[in-house]
Amino acid sequence: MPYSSEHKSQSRNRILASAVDLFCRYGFDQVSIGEVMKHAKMTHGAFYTHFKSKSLLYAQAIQHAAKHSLWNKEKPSVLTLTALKQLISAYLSLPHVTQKQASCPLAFLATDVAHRDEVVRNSYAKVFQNLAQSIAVELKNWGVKNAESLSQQILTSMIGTVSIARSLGDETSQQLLLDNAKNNLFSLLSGLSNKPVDG
Amino acid sequence: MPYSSEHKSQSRNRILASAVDLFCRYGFDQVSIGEVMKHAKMTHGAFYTHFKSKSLLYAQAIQHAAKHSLWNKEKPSVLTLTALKQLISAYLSLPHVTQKQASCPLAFLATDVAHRDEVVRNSYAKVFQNLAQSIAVELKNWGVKNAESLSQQILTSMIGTVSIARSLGDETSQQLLLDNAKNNLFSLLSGLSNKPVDG
DNA sequence: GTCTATATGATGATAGAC
DNA sequence: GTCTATCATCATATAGAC
Repeated sequence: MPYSSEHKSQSRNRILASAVDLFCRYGFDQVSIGEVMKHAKMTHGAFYTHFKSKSLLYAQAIQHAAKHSLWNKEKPSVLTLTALKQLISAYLSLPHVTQKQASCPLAFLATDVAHRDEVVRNSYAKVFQNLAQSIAVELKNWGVKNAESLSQQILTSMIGTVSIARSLGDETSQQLLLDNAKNNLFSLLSGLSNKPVDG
Repeated sequence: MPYSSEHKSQSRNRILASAVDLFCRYGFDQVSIGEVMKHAKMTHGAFYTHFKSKSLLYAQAIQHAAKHSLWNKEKPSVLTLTALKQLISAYLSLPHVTQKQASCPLAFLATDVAHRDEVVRNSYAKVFQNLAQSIAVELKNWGVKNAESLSQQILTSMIGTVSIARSLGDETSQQLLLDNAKNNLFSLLSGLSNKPVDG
């Protein structure tokens, strides 16, 4: 066999990483399959041995991005308040918004996904719900009562803020929006150590 | 003159309304100029006497949507807490998310705008900042100290929630997300009547 | 101002050589 | 499995008749 299945798997991962990067940066419609493949050091025609369509690539790319996200890679086994605050700070930062670091597909593709087929939307929803559930589990460990609700609130605030910040353009407005959201989240979280929530 | 300038203005408004509707529903890239014109009861070729390019139509459409938004049309001259809560309820509702009522471009085009040229991004930013400022003015009238900050928090929460809800697909998840955000905003606002903010 | 017709280019996807 | 070459389609934008 001239090509090992490991080789195929590596090519596939290169395509997925390329797709995540380009889709987040320029949007799904504005990135062609040819560009994705070029960025992955392959040619246009080779694409279709790995994915049946561009839309299915999108669905897989969202999963790939989630798997390799900061949350899944740097989260300690038990999440402390300090660690969560660090994650929030990194997320609500100018380098994240301006793509100097890995992009979160939940924020960068939020409204884009709404226009795609059900497979893509389900992929997005799965990532969102898994993450919300992961955070809720940690919050429960801290004794938070309405953990699912609070987890959703934290996530929507983070994702919404980054989404909007990207569309504002100038970095001064972006920084103001990010700092404001960070302060609000931090004071929300500080309340947890002082008093029981949902009490 | 066979066509009055009023007629031209009406045609232009039909095109803008059509563009807002279709862009919010399907996304900028997935809507062609031909479709926009067809929806406005005109032909493709007539487009270019009204707008120089599709991108400039986008920038104008965002302004048009803001001008005809629920906020600009139904906001009473002096905003009461009750009226604000009603606006939030309408915004964070399933009919809004599923496009049974007029769509807010800030939420529906949030990540889409980030990939466009500076003219489009400036148009979006202008609408966001104007709205944030309008709300801040009302909050100041209520005696809120950190009015700008709170206004931004309310807006990002609303826009972020609707953006994400649209990508989740199933209406049960959407309703949960919307209700949760509404409750959080309402308790945030309830705090205003009991105690001074930023004190 | 609006129409029909068209120039020009890019895209998603396929066919077949290696 | 990856390549080159190609098909079929659809996009933006323009030209010219009415």
